[in-house]
Amino acid sequence: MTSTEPTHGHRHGSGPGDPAAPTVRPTKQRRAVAEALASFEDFRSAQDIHVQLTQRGEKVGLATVYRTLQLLSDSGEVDMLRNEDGEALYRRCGMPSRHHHHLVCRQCGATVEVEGPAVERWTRSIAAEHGYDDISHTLELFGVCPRCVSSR
Amino acid sequence: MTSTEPTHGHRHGSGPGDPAAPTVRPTKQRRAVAEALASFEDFRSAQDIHVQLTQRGEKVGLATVYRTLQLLSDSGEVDMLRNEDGEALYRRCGMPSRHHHHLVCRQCGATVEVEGPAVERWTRSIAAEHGYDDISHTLELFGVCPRCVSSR
DNA sequence: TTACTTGCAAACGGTTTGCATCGAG
DNA sequence: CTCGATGCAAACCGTTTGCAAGTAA
Repeated sequence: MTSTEPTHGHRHGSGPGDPAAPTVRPTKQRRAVAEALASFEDFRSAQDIHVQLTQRGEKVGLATVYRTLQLLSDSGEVDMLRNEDGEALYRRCGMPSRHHHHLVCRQCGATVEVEGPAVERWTRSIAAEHGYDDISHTLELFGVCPRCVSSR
Repeated sequence: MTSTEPTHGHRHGSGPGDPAAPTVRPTKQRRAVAEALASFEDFRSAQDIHVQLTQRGEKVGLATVYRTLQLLSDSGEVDMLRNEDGEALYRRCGMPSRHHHHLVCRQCGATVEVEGPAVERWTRSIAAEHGYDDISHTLELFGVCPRCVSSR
């Protein structure tokens, strides 16, 4: 799978039964990134998170933030999507084990996780109809949330 | 609209009745880019197109290719989508006037344009349900096309 | 001590821009 | 003649990487 939707990779850091898996160490900076992530309700860029961390007084290198986000994203603990400019945005995942999509506010980023069984079915049938195999898909909704609508 | 789906902008270059619209000139290089685009069946990056142009002996600057693609994309004559790495990919649009999505082969790029009225409806209802306004969405399907499936 | 981690700065790769020159109308 | 278009090189910007120093286990 060439991953074209928010990350739900579901590999785990390292099962004890995993032969050649590097040990993932819970360091101070990884905890810091996770906390910063937890403090946000919406999708943020790696750089945003780095700024947040810096303001809190946590000294974490930007590269480490990138590396950690990648890690969390791969493990399915955070969702990643790309905005229209192609930048990666991250957000703690509300339903890590379930396939889902997002309804994101264009103005403030407020996000709702949504599921659409019908869409998933449609996806599969379209693919089958054209003989395509091994299907994955991107699906994100963008709009203006109630709060932002009322304040304009 | 913050555009989150293949471009269907439908502005026109410049209506004669348009007051402050710059004249869009049909130059040699713009024609060249359009032709290169026409020669492809699938989504290609700006750089790919530039290479193609160069190989054909057309001397067009990379910047011009980018500028032209942006132009064509804005006018709805070409579709643009981003691959998982966030790079922009372009393809001549088969149904410029209709809202649609794509089923793209991960291996060879072969693309089918598809419509999904049900999905569009679902999108709107989900948005309404959560009070979101002014909705747009991204939806692309990726898989392996019949030809590539059989040759592996 | 042995890996894995981090920070920093340099490298990257796609895309955009400033500016002098070119060319379509 | 004018104003948009082009080419080139430099600037941008998000992201990745090499490497020496730091730190869990």
